[in-house]
Amino acid sequence: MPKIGMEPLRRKALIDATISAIGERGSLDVTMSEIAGRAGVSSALAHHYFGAKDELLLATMRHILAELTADMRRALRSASTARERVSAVVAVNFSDVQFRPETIAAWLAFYVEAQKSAALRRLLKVYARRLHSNLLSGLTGILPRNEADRVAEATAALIDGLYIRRALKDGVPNAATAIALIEDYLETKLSRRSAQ
Amino acid sequence: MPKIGMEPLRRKALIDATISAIGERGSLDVTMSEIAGRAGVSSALAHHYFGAKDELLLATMRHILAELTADMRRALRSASTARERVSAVVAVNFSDVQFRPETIAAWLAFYVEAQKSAALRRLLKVYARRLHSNLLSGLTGILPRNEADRVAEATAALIDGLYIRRALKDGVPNAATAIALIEDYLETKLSRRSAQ
DNA sequence: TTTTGTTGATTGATCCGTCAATAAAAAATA
DNA sequence: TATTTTTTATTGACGGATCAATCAACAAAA
Repeated sequence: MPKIGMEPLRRKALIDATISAIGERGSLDVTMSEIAGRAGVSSALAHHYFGAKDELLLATMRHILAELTADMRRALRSASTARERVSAVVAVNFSDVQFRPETIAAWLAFYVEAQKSAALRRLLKVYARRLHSNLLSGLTGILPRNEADRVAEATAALIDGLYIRRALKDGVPNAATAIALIEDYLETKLSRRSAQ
Repeated sequence: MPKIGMEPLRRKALIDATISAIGERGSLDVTMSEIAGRAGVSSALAHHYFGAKDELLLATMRHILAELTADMRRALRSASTARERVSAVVAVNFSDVQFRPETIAAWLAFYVEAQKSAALRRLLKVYARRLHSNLLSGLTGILPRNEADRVAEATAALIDGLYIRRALKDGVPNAATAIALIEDYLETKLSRRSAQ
């Protein structure tokens, strides 16, 4: 019984279903039928709206990225000092919305898939660059440029590393501990400089 | 034309072929025929020696892990002080043998697969624990126990994070830079404590 | 003649993507 | 207003491709 204006609702439902399916299976090896089933529609409809599976996956990654970007913008707006900006960027990556098992699993899976898909790789590179420049925007106010660059690189690596370890359910158990770890690193790096 | 004693040679060749195939494709989505072809045999032979595909993949991960463990032992043997032991553990992870594109891709792919395969997950957890205790064996000589634990956790996260970023071919470009980044972190962490 | 090495051919399952068909809403036309 | 037509929503069924795993068969060494 077709009601008009279904398209945006179905697209959203299918993308949500994709994330939860990936999260449960822990990889992109989910079938279109599985995803469609979770969204309460047939696989034919998923193809109708997204064309190929690749595009559904791409749209899903775009959605995750867009949410992260929005959260990041919000967090940066409410940070007044350079130091606060750095902490805000870190905190967003471990917020309740971002640091969920499904989202983490999706990130990891997409990282792997990016090695095959050029489109996905481009998306992830854009995110990486944005993360770096966001971190830098805070750090350059405190450290000399080339050292700020290093610290930004290390912080980004720490974030990714803590995501991976969380996916393995080994090592750092929760977001608070993860944040504390990175903040500890930043504190030693920044307080040291400011003390000299 | 069968010659005796082929089994160990074929096993080795198949495992090597698996690593190079995974490295090239960037994921575990490689067919048995592809792997067998690279090893110069038929896919039927691969099944003959390894049974199922899962077991070939598992054997491959075991092989990578065994090599890393051997390298680690060697490096630790030639380190005399606690501080040197820490650096040795870090260095091994970025040695020419370990920090190759194929090996990195394989690691990443296996991390993802571990979410599906319990056997693989067990393997990776063993590795994670060993890495942690190796780092700790050096750090406990310098830092109080609970802080040593934290630093070990952060170092492990940095290693994983730098692997991921290398896989994306973005960020840190080479092993030397990666090592410098981690050593810089360790130096600030350790020199600070020893100065107090 | 038994063991070891090896493969081509085949089977069975999975899964993506397409298509024809159906149904209801909306728009156009009479 | 009544009708036809078009657009939007939706699915079951199916074709075709891929691939893991098996098996029968063959060859050479022991």
